[in-house]
Amino acid sequence: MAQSKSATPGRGMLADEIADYLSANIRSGAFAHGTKLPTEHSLSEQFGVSRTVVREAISRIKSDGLVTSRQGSGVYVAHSSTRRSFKLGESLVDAADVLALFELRQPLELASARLAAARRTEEHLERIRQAHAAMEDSSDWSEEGVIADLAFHHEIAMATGNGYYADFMAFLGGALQNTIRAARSGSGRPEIKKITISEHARILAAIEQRDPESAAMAMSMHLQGARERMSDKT
Amino acid sequence: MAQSKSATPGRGMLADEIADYLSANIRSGAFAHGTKLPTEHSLSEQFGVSRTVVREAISRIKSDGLVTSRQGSGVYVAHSSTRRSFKLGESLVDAADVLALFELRQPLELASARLAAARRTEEHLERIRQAHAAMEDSSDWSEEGVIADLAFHHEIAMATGNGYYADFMAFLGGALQNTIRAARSGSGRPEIKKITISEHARILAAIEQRDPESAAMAMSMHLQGARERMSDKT
DNA sequence: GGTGATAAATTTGTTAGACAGGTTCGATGC
DNA sequence: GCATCGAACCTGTCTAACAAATTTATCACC
Repeated sequence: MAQSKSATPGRGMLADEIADYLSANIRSGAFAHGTKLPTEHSLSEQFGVSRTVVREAISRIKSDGLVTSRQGSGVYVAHSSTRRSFKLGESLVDAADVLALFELRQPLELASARLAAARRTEEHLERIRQAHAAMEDSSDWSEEGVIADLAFHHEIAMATGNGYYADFMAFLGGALQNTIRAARSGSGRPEIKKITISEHARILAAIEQRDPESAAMAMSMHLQGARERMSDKT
Repeated sequence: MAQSKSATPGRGMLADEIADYLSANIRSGAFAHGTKLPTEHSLSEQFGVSRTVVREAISRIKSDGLVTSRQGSGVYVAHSSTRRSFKLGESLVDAADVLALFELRQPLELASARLAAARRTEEHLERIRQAHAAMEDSSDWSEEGVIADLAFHHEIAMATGNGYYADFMAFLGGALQNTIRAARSGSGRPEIKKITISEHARILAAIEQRDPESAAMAMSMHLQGARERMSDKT
């Protein structure tokens, strides 16, 4: 970034790059917890940027819990137990990356279905039904269909009554949204929609019947089917 | 924050508060995706702060993927699929909160053990063994013991060969660290260390034997035991 | 009235300087 | 050695200016 006095290509923002640099060094252990970062002034000299840019970068990693600052003293690397942010890269890199994220999501989707079957209220159930109906009604399988599909999963996570499931599953769904969309836009086969909807219907039925194990099983089969259908594309 | 020209009590930093305000409004849907935030200038007037503080706040939510900015145009609320950050609160609020996070962690720990048993290398196994030995050697059950315990779980997640497991499980472990420490400092019973270590040994043995189902079962029993031991304290 | 080019206004990105508030360190006195 | 004070240092905030990019308004021409 010392090469240019304005926004550089790539990530674009100087503050972005400095935050990434600092974050990567902290996460890699290059700065042990408790150690003091270089001062804003020396960082601005090191990177050849203004103090404002350094402050914006530090503000970012501060909000992630990676560092704490003490006015008059300095900025210190925080202990890993204070980290409050789990971050994904800007986009999923390749097919292996997608599968790895699916692999993380899978046990959570099963548990989500299980808990939803155990705990859902009539209200939760109505919302799951509506999400299911929206999926049936979706005219564009790659756009509305993807959103409706993720909404179905999200309503199930909401029915767990555990806010962490609701939030984290929504987060994972968002991260996978474009991947799922791309996979579907390449698959013109109309029976895929039908299969997916019938798989969802099985999950919904198990949740209606308050049967956790059936819900988890139906979800497991759905995800396996979805993975296979997606693999057929790669 | 218009009440004071310096850092305010509570969260302390003006940029913190504005970032939280904006973030909360975006997450709640008050600003639909694609909509343009007020300009930096008008936000600085609205909150009675300098443009620098507003920029620091926006820099934060930008790095979370909540907004994107276009020079000369404005700052726009991003689509939820671009979010790249999953955040926890600064600390776990109460026992119910802790249980909810344990509930999220549980299926992941089981899957982690399963995958580790299936995929571990000799190197992974050696590191798991070392983490296990460190736990046996720990003289302070509430300090070193907690760190060694979490390290054991972390090495298992590393043995999945899936970076998302390694990262997210470390993140969850970090978030629970202080809670586990507090729970242990109140329990002076020496047999708890012994039980925990023997539960870990069962997990380790299953991973050694490349037996995914035994590993998951041993992990399940360990987590249930840990939850009960922790509930005895509350 | 419509279109295209240009200028002006607007907005984000960055730099620089100043001041406020808090911390650390060194010097001094007891 | 300990307590106090002042200076130096460092983060938090504010202000002003300029650079770069975008949007809007104006003008000339058809």
